[in-house]
Amino acid sequence: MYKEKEDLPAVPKDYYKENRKMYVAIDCIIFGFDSGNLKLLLFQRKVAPLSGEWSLIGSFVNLDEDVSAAAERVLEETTGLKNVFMEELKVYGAANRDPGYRCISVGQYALIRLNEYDKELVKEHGAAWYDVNDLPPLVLDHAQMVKDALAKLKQKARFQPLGFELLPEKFTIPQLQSVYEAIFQKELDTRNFRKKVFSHNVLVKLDEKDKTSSKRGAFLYKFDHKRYKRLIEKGNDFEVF
Amino acid sequence: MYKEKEDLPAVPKDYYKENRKMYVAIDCIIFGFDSGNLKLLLFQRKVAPLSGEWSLIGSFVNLDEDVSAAAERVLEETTGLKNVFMEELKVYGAANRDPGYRCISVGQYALIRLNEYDKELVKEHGAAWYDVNDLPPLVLDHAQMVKDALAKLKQKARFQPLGFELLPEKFTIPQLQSVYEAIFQKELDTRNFRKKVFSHNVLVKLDEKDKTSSKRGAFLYKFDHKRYKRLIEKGNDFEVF
DNA sequence: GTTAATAAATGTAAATTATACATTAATTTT
DNA sequence: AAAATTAATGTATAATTTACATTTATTAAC
Repeated sequence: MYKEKEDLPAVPKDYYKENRKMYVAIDCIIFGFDSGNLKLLLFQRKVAPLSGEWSLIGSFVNLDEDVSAAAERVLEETTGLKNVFMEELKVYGAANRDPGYRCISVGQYALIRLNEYDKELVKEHGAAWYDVNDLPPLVLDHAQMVKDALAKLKQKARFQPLGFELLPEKFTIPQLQSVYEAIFQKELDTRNFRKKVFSHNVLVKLDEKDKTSSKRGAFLYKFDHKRYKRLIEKGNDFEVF
Repeated sequence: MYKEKEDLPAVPKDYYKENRKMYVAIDCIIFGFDSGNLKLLLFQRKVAPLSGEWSLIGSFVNLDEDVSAAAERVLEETTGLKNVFMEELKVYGAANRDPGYRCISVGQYALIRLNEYDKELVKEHGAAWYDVNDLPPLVLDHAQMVKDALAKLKQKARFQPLGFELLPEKFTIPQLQSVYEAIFQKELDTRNFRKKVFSHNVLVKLDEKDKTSSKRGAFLYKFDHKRYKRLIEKGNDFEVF
């Protein structure tokens, strides 16, 4: 596309003059799920500015770094996790959102399995899990980010199998229902829920039971990613419940 | 939140050193609809770099400007239109997406009514409408942006009344169906389509007919925004067809 | 002014999907 | 052996979606 040297776009000299800079950051809205509730990973600042205040975990985007890579870096640094579900939420780009300097932030929300993250790392970073229904005050526009992320999760989870990202690889149907009840914020009918989730034929029943929450025990299942992929390639809607 | 001066976030000195800068731009994916087809407003560069190449219409975001305001500014500058449907698509943040300098771009897609925009302005800016199914090669990652915007439009139009944004305030049902056929890329059944759109009770039938496309003429309708708002406030799903 | 042409407007029956709802089964603890 | 506990299952009704063909209003042509 750029054949000649003069074809290279010139640095736009009119913009951001006199050493004034535009900063680009990412903030991670990291969700987990435990005992019936959605959890959020927050981080308590240990040093000024804003020492002691709770915040999402974020970072500036390096000049040689993809925006999505910055989010992945932060997620790995604080939880030890790679290759988890993470997606852009939206851009927080109000000129005055950060009173210190001009900084836009790209909100990125992630869904992780609470049985998989590195607890030591989280502790080292001064991070902690909070129930999404019982959050402390957050700095800047972070409370808005959380609110937006919850709304997006609720929306997207209807047609994409996001609930599974919040459970261990092996899970029971009652656990799965519980995740969706937390996401959609309403109770679901057991029989109709099972009918719906089985109807897509993407769950593999294992020969093991989980007995942690009942005497009888509930069978464990796995999500079959290949079968799911085939389904949507055929153009099928995947309405979770 | 910031009670003391030392509470103000420090400019992050470690980032973007030595006068290296991060640029933030927006690019507008502006859709229109005419004679059965979705159209896209493109702009042909008149000067180097990239003279003669087709591009989306964009701009850098000013340091004192909201990201969304930059998009609204560009839209108004090129079409004369304010207060049209415009929404963030996604961030294009690959480190190497622009070979000249580090620049992330926020894609913003807009839906406009082709009977309302300022034709002189568009001409002045060297912009022109293209059928989305017959686009010229575009600079940088702009073709990807268009692809993403079309996919998002297809998705969102299922549950949000976006089709109406592409038609004049007064429109006929055959026109409306034609918009949705263009967005969803498939033919719809006339009787079922009418049943569905009338079922929500958000169309107001007028006493006028549009006779441009048939001898008999088709009745004109208006979209009733208030009734629509009341509907969704009651928590109703609004599946268009 | 009758006829032909054209797109607009309309209804119904069958199939599918969603909803509401209560009992039995497996296992452990006492 | 009985009690307690959660897991697992089916069916009938309502609502929605789908497939499909004819009539209506108007203008243009003869």
